[in-house]
Amino acid sequence: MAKAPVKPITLKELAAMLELSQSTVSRIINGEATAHRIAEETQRRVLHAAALNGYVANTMARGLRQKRTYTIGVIVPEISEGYSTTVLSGIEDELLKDGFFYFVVSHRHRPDLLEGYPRMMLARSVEGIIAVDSPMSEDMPVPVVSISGHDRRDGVINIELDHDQAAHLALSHLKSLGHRQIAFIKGQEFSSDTKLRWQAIVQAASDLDLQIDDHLVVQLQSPEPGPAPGQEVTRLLLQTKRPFTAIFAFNDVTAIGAISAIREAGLRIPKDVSVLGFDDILSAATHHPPLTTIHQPLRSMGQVAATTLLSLIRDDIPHPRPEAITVYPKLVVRKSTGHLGQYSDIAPMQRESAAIESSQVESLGQ
Amino acid sequence: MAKAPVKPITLKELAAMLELSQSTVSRIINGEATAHRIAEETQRRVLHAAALNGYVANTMARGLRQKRTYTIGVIVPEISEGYSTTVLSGIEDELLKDGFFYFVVSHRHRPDLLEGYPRMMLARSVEGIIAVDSPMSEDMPVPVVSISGHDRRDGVINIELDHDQAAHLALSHLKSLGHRQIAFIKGQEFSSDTKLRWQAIVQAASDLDLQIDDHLVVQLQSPEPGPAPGQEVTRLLLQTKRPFTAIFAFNDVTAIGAISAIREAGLRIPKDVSVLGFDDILSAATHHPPLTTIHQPLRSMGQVAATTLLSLIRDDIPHPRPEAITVYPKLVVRKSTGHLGQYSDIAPMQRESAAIESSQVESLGQ
DNA sequence: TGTCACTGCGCAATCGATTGCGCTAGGACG
DNA sequence: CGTCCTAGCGCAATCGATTGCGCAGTGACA
Repeated sequence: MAKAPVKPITLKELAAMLELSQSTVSRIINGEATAHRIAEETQRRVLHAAALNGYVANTMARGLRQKRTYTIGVIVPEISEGYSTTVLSGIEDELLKDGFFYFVVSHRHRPDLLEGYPRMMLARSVEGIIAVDSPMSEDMPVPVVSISGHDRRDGVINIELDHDQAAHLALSHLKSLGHRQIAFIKGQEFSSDTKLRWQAIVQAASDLDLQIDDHLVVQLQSPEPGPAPGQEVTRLLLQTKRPFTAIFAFNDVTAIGAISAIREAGLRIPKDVSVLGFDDILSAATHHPPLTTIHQPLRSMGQVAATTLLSLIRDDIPHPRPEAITVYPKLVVRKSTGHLGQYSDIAPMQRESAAIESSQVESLGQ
Repeated sequence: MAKAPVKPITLKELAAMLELSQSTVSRIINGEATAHRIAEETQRRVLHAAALNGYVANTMARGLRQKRTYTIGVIVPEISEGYSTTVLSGIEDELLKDGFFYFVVSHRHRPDLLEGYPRMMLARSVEGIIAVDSPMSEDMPVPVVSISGHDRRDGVINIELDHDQAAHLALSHLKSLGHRQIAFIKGQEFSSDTKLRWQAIVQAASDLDLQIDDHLVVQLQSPEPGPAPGQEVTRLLLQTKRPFTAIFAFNDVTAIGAISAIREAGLRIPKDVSVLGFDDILSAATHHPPLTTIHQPLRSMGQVAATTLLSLIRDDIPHPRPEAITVYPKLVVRKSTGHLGQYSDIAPMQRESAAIESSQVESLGQ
């Protein structure tokens, strides 16, 4: 026997049965009673009746009037495993704590959606937007926090990783293992980190006296998510027969693809080729071999983004506002990188470094 | 030179610039033009201007009038795990096509949240709820579709996998490879598939003349996501020294944990022990070795859930309504299962001492 | 010229809550 | 007795879109 879904009572009805005006009832319900000098006794009556009738304000009517919805929009490239979802879980944490809900949309790099979704979210009166690795085409009428976005734009605060440090950690690690011929897989053109990261790598290489061989630099092409694009470009790289002893991938998923391609070619990880990933997604630790990678604090980036956005919405952040909030990477040494082995086609000056890889794998709770 | 913030244009404004009334514009936009005899020419003008100005109706205002929100709620256990996110992406696909948005909340198995979130969603006037692997405590005043939920309840439609077929596929596969001593890892108590799946396994084993050795059946305990719980119980299993040649894990993540534990013990996959997963999450294919698994069409389960819910909302589904919609599994053979080797049946015994060797435990830091 | 049938579109109420003002009655005060 | 203050509330506009009616103009026809 299904319970009859009760038609919610409206403010007007409630006011009528109390023989009060809607304004008064509304004020009491919203805790603005004292500011309006409503008698204690009246407040009690109203609150009691409201509870008794299970009165809950209609969210849309309220939202329409106040232009507040306690809702924000999150736009991501893909909802799949890895990057976005870890960030999402960080966002959720903070948002729900403050009674905010969020919409998620994924644009899959389609320009029409990149344009349309923000509009649709605005039509739903979101109070702010978090863009994860997604460019925002125009200025928005609400606060925007961008994760791994690098546009300097008014009203937008970027959450970004210290790419210089990341590049330094990565290349020092490879250098200390004796690697000199290092291949690089750059991110797709559309990925907002691609350019900055590459610049950081070039700089770090120069600082560390490492040469970058242009023939060993490839770029992800296919827009599809997953390891396939990484596998694809690594195959091409191997076909050039240009020797390399290590490869620094744009992210872990790409690294996984690269590992597949390298294995296809009959080479071993890390004996013949060391592979270094980026991000430290969950499966990086459980992959075989476990991926050495540059840990990006994705979850806390989501948390920071959320708290920052909430502050912006509350207008809690004094001007001038920061353009960016920097978070820091960590090197997580696992098993996909190793000392330069003797099987490499070219083993230049095999350094018997005493620096045995003794680093503990840090247990980095995401 | 900042472009003017894209403050959404309102119907009134649009009507003003067209020198038409709001009613007329509204009717044209909503495709009720012909029913109201609006001149073709006028329609063109309006539509053009609307597109040009990126007009999108304010959802709150429309919802208030029509008493609709075009919003549904999705409740999942965790957000950063292969299962839910794949389902989510399927849900998103269908929902956005129909102009619906969705809220996501994750309860992390906390009873208070399991109770509270649905309420909060209802307060926000969601028009329906999709529960992913999450029990719904009470009758809801809106349609509910439950993925991998198995409560028979009025107003709830379940999307469920054919577990009998899944169990059959799995056990036939293992049997055909020669396995007879098969270990099983059951899901956590709170997982809604656990019970049904196990019943199906028992039945299939019986049909296939396979014995289930109770000593080889373990159950996931720890509620945390990720492979750790699987690794944990597999270690315990190995410590019992009861020989087994194959292990059927509750899901892929668990299988990955199991593989780690098995490797710790010095055993090889699939040479010494075959491992069979479940779900076919993305990383199943890229794991090393690639996981043989029972593919669950997670994405399309999400899609089906969404379209079904939309139909329910539109009241498109005639009574009596189905209690469940069944989807079907597939066996995906990769590299983690293999023929029974000749040493296999005694293998787990041989290396008993190796299990103590904890030097590799670190590889599972996370 | 009056009537009628269309064509093409507008008026204004409505959804439910919020909110800037303002109003009234009663008592204090001089 | 007139003025002022204060406590306690109510009026009515507003948010943006939808929708039941209704109305003006035009040409045809008798």
